[in-house]
Amino acid sequence: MGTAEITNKLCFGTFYNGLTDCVNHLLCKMSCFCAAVLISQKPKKEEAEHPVTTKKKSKEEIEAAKALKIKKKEEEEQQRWRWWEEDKYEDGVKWKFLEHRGPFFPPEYQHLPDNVNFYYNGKVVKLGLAAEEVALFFAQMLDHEYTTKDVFRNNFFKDWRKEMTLEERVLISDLNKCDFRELHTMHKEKVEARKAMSKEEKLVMKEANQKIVEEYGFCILDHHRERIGNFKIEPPGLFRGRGEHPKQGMLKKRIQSEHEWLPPAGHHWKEVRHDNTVTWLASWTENVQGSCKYVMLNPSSKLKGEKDWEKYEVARRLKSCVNGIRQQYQQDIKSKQMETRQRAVALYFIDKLALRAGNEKEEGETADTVGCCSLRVEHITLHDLLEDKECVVEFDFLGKDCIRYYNKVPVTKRVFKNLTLFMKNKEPGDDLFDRLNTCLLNKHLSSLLPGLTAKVFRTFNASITLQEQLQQLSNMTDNPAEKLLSYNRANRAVAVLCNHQRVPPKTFDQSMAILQSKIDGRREQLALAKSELKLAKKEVKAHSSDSKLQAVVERKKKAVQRCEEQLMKMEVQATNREENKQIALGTSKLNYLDPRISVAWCKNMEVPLDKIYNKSQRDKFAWAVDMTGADFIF
DNA sequence: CCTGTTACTTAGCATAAACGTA
DNA sequence: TACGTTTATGCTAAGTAACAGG
Repeated sequence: MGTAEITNKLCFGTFYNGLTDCVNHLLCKMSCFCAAVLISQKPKKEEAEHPVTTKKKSKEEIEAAKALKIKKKEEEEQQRWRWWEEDKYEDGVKWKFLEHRGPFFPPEYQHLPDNVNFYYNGKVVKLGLAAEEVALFFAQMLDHEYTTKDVFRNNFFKDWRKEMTLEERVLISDLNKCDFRELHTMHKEKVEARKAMSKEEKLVMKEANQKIVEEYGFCILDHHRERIGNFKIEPPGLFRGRGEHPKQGMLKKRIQSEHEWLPPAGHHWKEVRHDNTVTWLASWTENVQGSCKYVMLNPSSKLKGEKDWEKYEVARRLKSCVNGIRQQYQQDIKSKQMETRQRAVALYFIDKLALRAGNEKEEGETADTVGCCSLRVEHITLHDLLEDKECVVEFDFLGKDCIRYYNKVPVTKRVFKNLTLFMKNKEPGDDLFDRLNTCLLNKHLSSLLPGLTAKVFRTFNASITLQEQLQQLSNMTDNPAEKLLSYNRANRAVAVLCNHQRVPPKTFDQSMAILQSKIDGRREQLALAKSELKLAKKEVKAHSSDSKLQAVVERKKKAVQRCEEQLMKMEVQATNREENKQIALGTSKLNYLDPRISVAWCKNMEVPLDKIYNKSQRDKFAWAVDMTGADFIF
C-alpha cells in the first residue's frame, strides 16, 4: 500500500493471454489498493441500512423531506468539482492520479431447473452448461422477429454448435428440430415474477444494486470522486446489429475470468497499464466484430466535460470563418482538379445538409450504410425540374444505424452539373466521389482551421440553427407553455436537420386519443364554467352590489381562468407530441447543441432550467450552467 | 499512400423508475 | 394505493478521426 501512482488501466483479455511476472506483481498492488477503496466507503453503507418506515407521513415530515432535498442539492452543488475554473494540463495528459475498483463482471451462468427442458426432435436433451446458456439466449428472443430471419438463425446455429460438446454436436444438426419453448416460457415467467415483486422485495433489489454502484461505479481522478459511465462488463448474448447486419445472431462471448484464487473478484488482467494520455479505465476485445470496448467516465465527469466544451469552442471558431470557407468551396467546384471538385461538392453537402463524413467500412462486416464521402451513384437521383424547382437532388440512402435519409434538395447549377459529371459512365454501385475519402477531406479542413473536421460542421450547423430558431420563435410575452413549445420547435428543427428519427411509440395513437379526450372534457368544463360565470354576473346586476354575490363572481372568474390555462397547456402538449411523433430530440440536445445557448435562453426568457434539462443533463452541462450569462452568443 | 488499430463520440431502443390520476 | 402512462436511464452498436507502420 501507499505506493502512489498505481491502478489505472486494467485490460482484461481472453483467458489464453499469458500472465508475466511483472503483471502479476502489479496485480498484487492492485488488490491491496482496492481493499483501501472499499474501507473508505463503509460509513455510507451503514447510512443506507436504516430501516424504512412505512407509516403515513405527516405534513411536517413532508416539509422536512423537502428541506432535506434542497439541502442535499446545495451540498451536491458545493461538492461539485469546478474543473472549468482550473488550469488545463499540458497537451495529451488526461489525469495525474487515478484509482478505481476495476469493472463489474456479470454473474456466472447457472444451470436450468430440472423441470425445464430443451427438446431435440421431440426428445428431452440435457445440455451441458455452455450449450445450455447459449440455447437460453436464443429462447429468450423467441418473440422477436429476428429469430425467424435466416441470417440470424444460421449465425446463431453455427456459433451455438461451437459451444456444444462433441456428443451434443453430433446429435443437434438442425435448428428446426430444436424446441426451446419451455426455456422461453420459463424466461417469460421470470420477467413476470420480477414485475410482480412486492415493494419490499423491489427495495431489497434496489439497495443491492446501489451497493454495486457505490463500490464499482466511481473512481478517484485527481482527488475528485467521479462517476464511471459503464462499469459493468457487457454480459454474453446474441449479437443483434442494426438493420440487415451480416453478423446478426452470432454469439457474443462472455469476457473470460479465471484463476479463482486472485482477489478481489477472481479475475486476472491481461495487462495493467499506466497511461495517463488516455481516458479509459479498462478495456476488452469483443469477439463478434473484433473491436475494442472501453470502460469510461460518466458524461458529468471532467474528462468528458472538458472535451465537450472544446468541441463547441471549435464549432464557434468555425462560425467565425465559415463565410470564407463557403466562398472557397464554391470556387473549388470550378477547379480543374477532379479531386478538388469532388471535395468541394462533398463539403457543400456536409455544410448544407449536415451529412456525416462517411468513412469507408469493410464490406460484409457490417450493414450497408453510407455517409457523405461514401455515397454511391445509386443513392442520388438528379432532376432538372421537380415540383417547380430546378436542379433538384433526391437523396435516398441508409445512414448510421440504418436510419433512412430521404431528402429532395435544390442545389446550385454548378453543383448539379458536377454531380452529372461524377455520375457519368458509372454503375449504380460505384462511388459518387471516387477521388475522395474522409481522410483527404479532413486533411484539407484542418489546413483551413486547426481542429476542423467534417463533423464540426454538424455541430456548428446544429447549434447555430438552434440559436436562430429560438430567436425567431420565442417571445418574452408568451406564457410558459408556449415558451417551451418554441424551445421544442427549435430543437426539432435541429433534429430534422440531423435526421434524428425514431419509430413512433407503439402506444402513440392511443395516448394521443387519451389526451384528446381529456382536452374535449376540459373544453366542456370550460364552457360550463363560463356560463356559470355569466349567470353569476347577472345575479350581481339584479341584486346590485351584494358583496356575497360579488365574491361568487370572483370565484367563478378564477375557475374560468384556471380552466383556460389547463386547456391551453394540454393543447400545447398535444401539438408538441404530434410534431414529435417520428423525431427524436434527445440526440441533438445531448450531442450537438451548445448547452450555453439553452442556458442563456432560459435566463432571457425566465424559464427554469429544469424545464429544458433533466438532472443528468444538468450534471453533464454543469460547466455551461455555471459559466453562462444571459448575454451568451454562440 | 494504404491498412489496420485505437480511442473516443454519437445513436436508437429496451427497460426501469417516476409520475399523475382514478 | 394501485395502476397505467410518461420520462429517464442503461445498454451497446455504430459512427468519426487520428495514428502507426509497412
